[in-house]
This record gives sequence, C-alpha cells and structure tokens, in this order.
Amino acid sequence: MATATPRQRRKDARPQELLEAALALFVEKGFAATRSEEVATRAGVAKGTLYRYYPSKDELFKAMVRENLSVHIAESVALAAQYEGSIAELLSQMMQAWWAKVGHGNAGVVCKIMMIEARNFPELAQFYVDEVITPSQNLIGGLIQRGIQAGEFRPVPIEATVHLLIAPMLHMLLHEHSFGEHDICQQAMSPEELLNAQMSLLLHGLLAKPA
Amino acid sequence: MATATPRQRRKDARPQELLEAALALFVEKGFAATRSEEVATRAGVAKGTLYRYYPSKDELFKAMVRENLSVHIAESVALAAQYEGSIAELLSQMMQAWWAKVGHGNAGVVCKIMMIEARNFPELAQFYVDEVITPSQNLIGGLIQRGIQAGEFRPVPIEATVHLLIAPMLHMLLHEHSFGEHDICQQAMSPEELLNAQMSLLLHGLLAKPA
Amino acid sequence: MATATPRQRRKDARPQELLEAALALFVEKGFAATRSEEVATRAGVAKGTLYRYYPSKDELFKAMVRENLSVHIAESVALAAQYEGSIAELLSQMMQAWWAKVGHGNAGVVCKIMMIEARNFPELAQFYVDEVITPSQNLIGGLIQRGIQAGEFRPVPIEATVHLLIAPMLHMLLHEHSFGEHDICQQAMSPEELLNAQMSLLLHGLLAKPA
Amino acid sequence: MATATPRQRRKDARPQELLEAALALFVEKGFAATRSEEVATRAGVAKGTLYRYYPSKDELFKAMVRENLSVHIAESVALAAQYEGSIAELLSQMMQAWWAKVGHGNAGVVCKIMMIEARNFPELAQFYVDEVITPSQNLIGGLIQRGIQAGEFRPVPIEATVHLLIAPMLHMLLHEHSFGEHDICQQAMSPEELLNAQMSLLLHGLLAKPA
DNA sequence: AATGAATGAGAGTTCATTCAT
DNA sequence: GATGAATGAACTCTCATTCAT
Repeated sequence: MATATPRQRRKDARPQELLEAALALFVEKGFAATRSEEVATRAGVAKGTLYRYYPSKDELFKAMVRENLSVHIAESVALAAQYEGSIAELLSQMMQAWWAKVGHGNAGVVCKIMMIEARNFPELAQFYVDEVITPSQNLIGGLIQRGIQAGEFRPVPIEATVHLLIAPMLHMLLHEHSFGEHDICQQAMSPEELLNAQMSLLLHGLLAKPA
Repeated sequence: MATATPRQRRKDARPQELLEAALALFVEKGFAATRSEEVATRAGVAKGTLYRYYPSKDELFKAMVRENLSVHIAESVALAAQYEGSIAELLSQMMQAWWAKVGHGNAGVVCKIMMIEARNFPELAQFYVDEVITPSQNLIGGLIQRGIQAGEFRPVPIEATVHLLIAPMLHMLLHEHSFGEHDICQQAMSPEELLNAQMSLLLHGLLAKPA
Repeated sequence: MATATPRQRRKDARPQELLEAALALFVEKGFAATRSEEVATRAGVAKGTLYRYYPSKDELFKAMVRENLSVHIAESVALAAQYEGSIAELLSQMMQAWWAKVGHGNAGVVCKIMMIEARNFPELAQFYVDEVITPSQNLIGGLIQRGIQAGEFRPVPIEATVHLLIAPMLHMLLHEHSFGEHDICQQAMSPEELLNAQMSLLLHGLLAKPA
Repeated sequence: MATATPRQRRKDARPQELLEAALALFVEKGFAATRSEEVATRAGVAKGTLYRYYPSKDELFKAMVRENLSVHIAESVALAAQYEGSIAELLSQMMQAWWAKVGHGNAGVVCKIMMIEARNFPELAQFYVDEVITPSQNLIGGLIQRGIQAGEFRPVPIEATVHLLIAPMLHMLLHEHSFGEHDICQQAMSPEELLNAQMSLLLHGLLAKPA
C-alpha cells in the first residue's frame, strides 16, 4: 500500500490552496489588480508553480469561480423538496440558511466577483447564469407558485416576487463587502436581523390596512 | 461682454468630454481594462492632453465618479419636500423617476463601478457613502417615518424597509449590466413593470390573509 | 513649409535603425537568442519604443527580412537584358556582382537567417521562395537557355546547371559566416578568386580529354 | 559471462535514445524551440532523467552533434583507398553514397543544425571543422590531386574544385529542409538525378567547344 | 496649449534546472 | 536510478506617464 509522501500530500492540496489564495486576493483587490505571483506567494509556492496547476491567470479565475459555485443550490433544492410546513416559513429558513452558508463566508463574495468580471468572461457568465442564477430563480419561483396554489399567498406575479426576495440578500452582500468599512449606519443591525425584518415586512406588506 | 472663441469654448468643454468618454469606457470595459489613451481618443484629444486636465488615471476616475453622482439626490429631496399625496404613491413615483433618470442611463452604472472599485479608492468610497448612500437612505427613511406617523404605514422597522425598497432597483441595475446578455428570463418583463409589481407587492404583502 | 524637428527626423529614421539593429543581432546570435531589448538598445532607444514601430518580435523579424530582400534581383535582370557579349562572360559577371553586393555585405546573411527560420515563419518562407529563389532561378535558367540556343553551351539540363551555379556562392556565404573563424583553410583563397576559379572550371569541365 | 538484465540493457541504451530524440526534435523545431522535456518524453523518460545523462541542454546538443558526425568520413576514406577505377567514377560514387547515407536521412540535417548554431557553440564549431569539414576536403582534394597526377583531370585548382563538388550537395540538403514545402520547382527532379546531372556537367564543362 | 514619441517599471508566462521522494 | 514537483531567472509585451516640440 503506497503511503503518500509529504510532497505528494502537498501536491494534492495545491489546487485547493491556490484557489483559496486566488479567492482571497481577487476579493480583496479585484482580478486585474492581483498579480499572479501574489496568488502563488499567498499559497506558499513560487510563481512558476502556479502555472503547473492553472495554465493562465484567466483559467485560475475561472477555476476559482466554478469551485465556489458548484455547491449550494442542490442543498436548497433538497431542503425545499422535503419540507412540510408553510412556504413562508420555508422561504425564511432558506434565506437565513443561504446567508449563513454563502452570504457570510468567502464563497458569497464570488457572486460579487462574478458580477464584476461577467463582461470579461462571457463563458463564465453564461455558466453562472445557467448553473446558479436560473436554478435559484426556479427554486424560489416554484415555492411561490406552491404557496399561491396552496392558498397561502396571494396570486402575485412570480418573477417580480422572486426578485424581491433575492435582491435584498445580494445587495446586502455586495454593500457590506464594498462599503462595510465606510457605511457606519449599516452596522446598527445584524444582517440576520435585517433579513428577518425584511421577510416579515414582505409577507405582511407595508400598508397599515391592506383592505 | 467677452465672447468666447470657438477654441475657448472647446477648451472649456474638455473636462466634461473627457469625463463622458471615461464613463462610457469604464462602464464598457471596467477601470483596469480601459487605457488612458482610449479615453483621450474617445474624447477627441491626444493622450497627452488628458493629463493636462487630470493628473492621473486615478484622478480621472474619481472626477468621473463625483461628476456623475452629485446630481440626483437633490432633485428627489425637493420632490419629496413639496409632495402632498400618499407616501406610497410618492415612493412609487420616486423609484420610477430614479430608474428613468439614473438606473436606465449610463449614469446608473456608476453605482456598479463605484461598488467594484470601492476597495481600491477608499476616499471615494467614503465620499459615495456620505454623499449618495446615506442621503438616499435618509430620504427614503424619512418618508417611511412620515408614512408611519401619518398612519399610512404599519410601524415597520425603518432601516430594513429602506433596504427592501432600494435593493431591488440596484440589483436590477447590476444584474442587467452584468448578465443582461446571458440571462434570457430577465427579458420577459420590463424593468419598469417589474419595479411596479414589486412596489405593489411590498405594499400589500405576500400573504393571502394578512391576519 | 514645415521644417522637420530633430524629433521628427529621428522618428522617421527609427524603423530603419531598428531594422539594422535587428539584422546585426539576428545575424550575430540568431533570432531566438536575441532579446527584444537588445535590439532596442542597439538602435539607441528604450524597450518600449521598439513596440511603437513593430508590434512583436516576429513582425520585426519579418520586416527585417523583407527590407533586405526586396532589392537585388531587379538589378540583375536589367543587367542580363541589355547584355550583348557571351553568356559565359555574363554569368561570370553576375556572380561576381552578386557576391560584391549581396554576399559580401550584411544583406547576404539574410539568406542564412531566412534559411534558418524558414520553418518557423512559413509565410515568410513562401515570400522568399516566390520573390527571391524562383526569380533567381528563372533568371539564371533563362541565360543558360540562351547560351544553349546560341550554340555557346552544350544542351545541358537547365535545372541542374542552375543549381551548380548558385550553390557554390550560397555555400560560401553560409560557410564563411558560420565557420569563418574556425576554418583556416578557407582563408587561403579570396571568395572572388574562388568564384572565378569555379566558374572557369565549370565552363571547361574537369576532364582532361572531354572525349 | 554476465548477462545484462532488461533494465540494464534499457539503461545502456538511454544515451542513444536521448540523442536520437534530441536529433529528431532539433531537426524539426530547432535547438531553441525544443524544450528539454520534449526530448525526454520522446525518449520515453522523465525530464529529470535526461539530466542524469547530460548535464545541460547545451551538452545534450553537443553530444548529439558529435554522435552524428563521427561516422561517415572513415568509410569514405576506406572506399577511396582501395578503389581502382577512374577518379571521376569514384567521386560520383562517393557523392551518391554520401547522399544516400547522410544527406537523405536525418543525420544529414545535423550539418544544417551545426551551421545554424556554430556561432553559439564555438568549440563545437571547431570540432566540426576539424573532424568533418577538413577531413572531407582533404579526402576530396586528395582524389582530385590523384586524378590530375594520373592525367585524368586537367591541372585545376584543388580548393576551388573541392568546393564545387561539395557545395551542390550541401545546398540541396539545406534547401530541401528549409524550403522543401514551399519551393515547388525543386520537386521536378530527384536529388539523385540532380547530383548525377551536376557531376556529369562538372566533368565535361558547360561550353560547347572546350577546344 | 496640444501633441504623440519615448520611456521603463511591471505583469504574465516559459522553461532549464534542481532535488526530495 | 528515476521521477516530476518546484523553482526563479529571463523574456516578451503593455501602458501610465513624461516632455521635447
């Protein structure tokens, strides 16, 4: 039985390490402003080593994005499928869960990066639309539909509602990441509380007498 | 009365023209991917001339952002001050107006650019927070407050509601600009319709029986 | 009447100067072993300046080759057309002339460079074949034909004879340039004498009694 | 009697295999454009293994050249020594033999490679001059001398005649390798025919009445 | 004031060579 | 001995910025 040498072990971990370093730096400084060598150094290797694993800076970027996006939709789909309670409750839980897993951590910032670089990486943008955006919208949209059919929700337009659910989370993410240090007001309420309040507000409406 | 020569007039228009060229190109290709010379050429001058008006690419960027942000808040404030009808109606009108004036045109994309480059231009980010974000939030927040005090709105948390009003617009803007070409679903409903539907939805809430 | 400024004058001369520097260095060290910056430095400019005139090292190479090849065939054709004496004499003169103008100077070494890099620059190779090799062969071949028809030459095969006339000159050129410093024997006889002797030999044949 | 294990046998063959791989690749792409790893891969070993046999790419090159040059002179010398017939016939046979063995195969292209890299490998150039060029010239020159003394040849200048015999073969070799794909004319006559025609031409001369 | 030729620091990428396994 | 992961010097090319004209 072949035991992995330290070197082998390091080699196996390299792609991950490089991707993590890339994520951190692209997040911090943007794609263009990050030098290849920085990524390598941050991953603890020399410049040339990076190119053993990713043939170019562009490919590194793409790999990093794909790596960080391939995950979370499936989980949410599973959660939704087996859920029994009210749709409102489910939606609320899903948003909280997404924020906890994606929005909060580094992975969520990939959404920002993806948005920023969409124009420069068209194939990647398409991939993102097909693999993340569209499935997400379908998931949420399907739940709204279920809620309407079950009589829980009013017969609202699906598409607009989906947007109204998704936008605040993403906006919070982007805003936090871009202006978190400068926007002091934002820091009064925790994102979780904010999301909760928004959900509640959305469910019951703003008007005093919805007649 | 001194009459300006054509030359003089041209010279006076230069900063504006350069800023417009910069906006167009930064929007199209991003800050890093836009070369100084491109901006100059697009503005109809030579590379060196650009540097007579803005001492560096960074300064050009900052000027461009400031130029495009200093405008629209004031108008909205004025509109809000003299308004007499229902707050719900006012909010709806303001959002439509903002979309028509800012969101629709190139000017709106400056929000995206600002977001992207916030980390690389901290003073500019602070400026943006102080001059755009905070005033906007105060404006909207004040209106919500007025609505609550007038009994038009339920006593909702101000901050969360502000977010819920602003986020969909900005998200639409960003999404459109980043993925407009790739996301086919988006094209089903016009932004204006979408905003309307969202506003209505937000006012009345999602639930069928608001208890 | 606009007088050219020193700067303008320098600018006009740049392409030539760069091409000359490139020729010298490519001759001396080969294409691959010559760094772009060396060419620039030798031409008295900075690295970046080179790229204002030639968009890549490859293009610089191609320009250099074309520059140095476009000349000499035409002259020989003219010489041949108006000649009255014996073909043997004409051939002899042409070879001497070619050696003096092309073979001797830097221009001739382009033939070597072209040969070396033919595989790496297929279009250029085709250009060389079409513009230099084939015309040369046609020129010499036509003269042989004239000689045969005039009864001056035996009815020899044209193609082989052309080769037999051209090869020694080119070989001398290549040999000189590659091994000139190492091959001492070569230095006993001057190239001009050698060419003369070869011509004479070729005319009269090697055999003592030509049957 | 110690029998070599398969492994041992393989190891013993390594240098040869590496040299062959190097030859093929240097011929195909040139020295500079061939990566060390390619040579190793082509020889069926890993990159590092190459360096166990040749301490650098340069040394590999030198070994390859030496390997491919050390052979054929001796054979020709032997052939010449024991020959009885006419010198003209012998020369003709030798040229045909050289073309068949050297010129035709890959081995001959080493002459081209040697020429190309002569400037970058001075010691190798000296070796080539001493071990190949000079002996060849001496061999041919000696035969010419014999022919003259035997009355078979006219009292021609030795050196020039040697050149006139060698140049066409080498030139054919170089030309074929460099422009074979682009020069269509060349393909009309086979190299063997061409050599024959040239030899005949050289023996009898070009002039109709050598009187 | 305007130009655009010139600059050179800096970035991405390659590849000969080393050395731990 | 063989391997191939790792290295980093070296190279091509870009582009913000300067400055002579």
